[in-house]
Amino acid sequence: MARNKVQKKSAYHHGDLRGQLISAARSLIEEHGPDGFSMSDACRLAGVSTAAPYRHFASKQDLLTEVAKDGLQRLGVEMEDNASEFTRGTVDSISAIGRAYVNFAIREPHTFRLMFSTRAHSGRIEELREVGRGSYGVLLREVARYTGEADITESVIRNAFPLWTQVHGLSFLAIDGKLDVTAFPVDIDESILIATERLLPPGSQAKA
Amino acid sequence: MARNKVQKKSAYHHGDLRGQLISAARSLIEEHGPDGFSMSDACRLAGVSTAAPYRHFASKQDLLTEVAKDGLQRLGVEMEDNASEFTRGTVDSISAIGRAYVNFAIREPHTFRLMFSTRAHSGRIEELREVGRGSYGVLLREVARYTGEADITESVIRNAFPLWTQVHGLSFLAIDGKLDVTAFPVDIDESILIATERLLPPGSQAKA
DNA sequence: CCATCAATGTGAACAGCTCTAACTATGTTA
DNA sequence: TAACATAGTTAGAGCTGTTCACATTGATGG
Repeated sequence: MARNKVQKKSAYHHGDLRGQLISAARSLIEEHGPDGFSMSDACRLAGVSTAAPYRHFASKQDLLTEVAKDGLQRLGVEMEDNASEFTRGTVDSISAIGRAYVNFAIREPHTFRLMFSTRAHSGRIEELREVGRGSYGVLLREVARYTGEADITESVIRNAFPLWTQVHGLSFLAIDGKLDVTAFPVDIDESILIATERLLPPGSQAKA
Repeated sequence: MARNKVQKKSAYHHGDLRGQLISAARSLIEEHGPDGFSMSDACRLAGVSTAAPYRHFASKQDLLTEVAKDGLQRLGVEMEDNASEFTRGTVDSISAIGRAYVNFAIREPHTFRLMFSTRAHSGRIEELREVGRGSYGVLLREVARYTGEADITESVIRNAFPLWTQVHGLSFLAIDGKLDVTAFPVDIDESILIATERLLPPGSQAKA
């Protein structure tokens, strides 16, 4: 009868149901996919009735949007962390960002898909875009360092976008099992490095 | 009472329920997204009871897999058609394939997503991969013409894969509304052309 | 210290979903 | 024409997300 979590004030009021539902959603989604995830499951996992979540989220979609936002934020942090392990503004630091991106997708494929499936978050897309822009900024700043520009100019964006496109595509192909459709499977890290070299304006520290 | 389709033999036996369900699914998916699509809706649209589809498809997923297979096949045809409008084995013909790819994604975003979301088709992935390989072959053969190789060698694949990755990523970014996250929106055709030039081994008709 | 109020839980119920079981109508073939 | 396979039906089980009225609690002001 008594709830066997950490000591509760009441066992009726839950403490942090909101946060607990988000993390329950996260793990359930990664286990069974976003379609295999049900509000009821999350409730069972959190030990509350199926009506409880609606004090914290307007709908199931609303909860999923929260999971997506959280994912975008964590992705940005990991990109920055990975880049910081190399000399800034180099092919190495830029492709490190790419590896962080693809690794995230492989580690949390369902969350990754959720982060970018705009349709699933109708009504809160702008909110999500804002978080996404924050993470994209990590790449933009790194490319600016590479080309030696102080601000995020149009040229920086034009140079960065193909890189994003490439790792984004690689991520989806990876999580959808398309890296070995031929007899010669793709090496992810090598693939990122080569593409970075080819897509970036030639010459280290070039002006574009 | 009488069904107001084309003349029926019986109005009980339906004629081509299987085909009609697939095309109903296609249009419903494109209208409301794959999650907004319900078996019941498809039945209403086809004018049969909700139990009828299960004579033709093992499950809802099974029907969706059929839609995905159909999509992959049509994509391949469109790639080939687009390429054939240019001198074969050139940057032009190769980027024409890329445009066909991205255009398909934009025209049928939900079907496109379905075609690649492996998880949704568990149990029939190999079947789907086979159709996908057929379409991928269009690109592989075109790259082989470009590099002047007679067969689909490892080098051909290594040259083609980054191109696939690029248009695949561009497709997803496009359908998820990410082409204008910055103040400088992306021009799709130009983006494909530039990426093709940079990712392909340098020099027309080079050997790799 | 108590009354009140907002916040956050509950249980019951609804409509809609996928899918199954048993039954029925039809087309084909011996 | 009898028998059989094919392809529909209705009824219903067991899910789901969501809402409703109600219950419990923590915090606040008298």
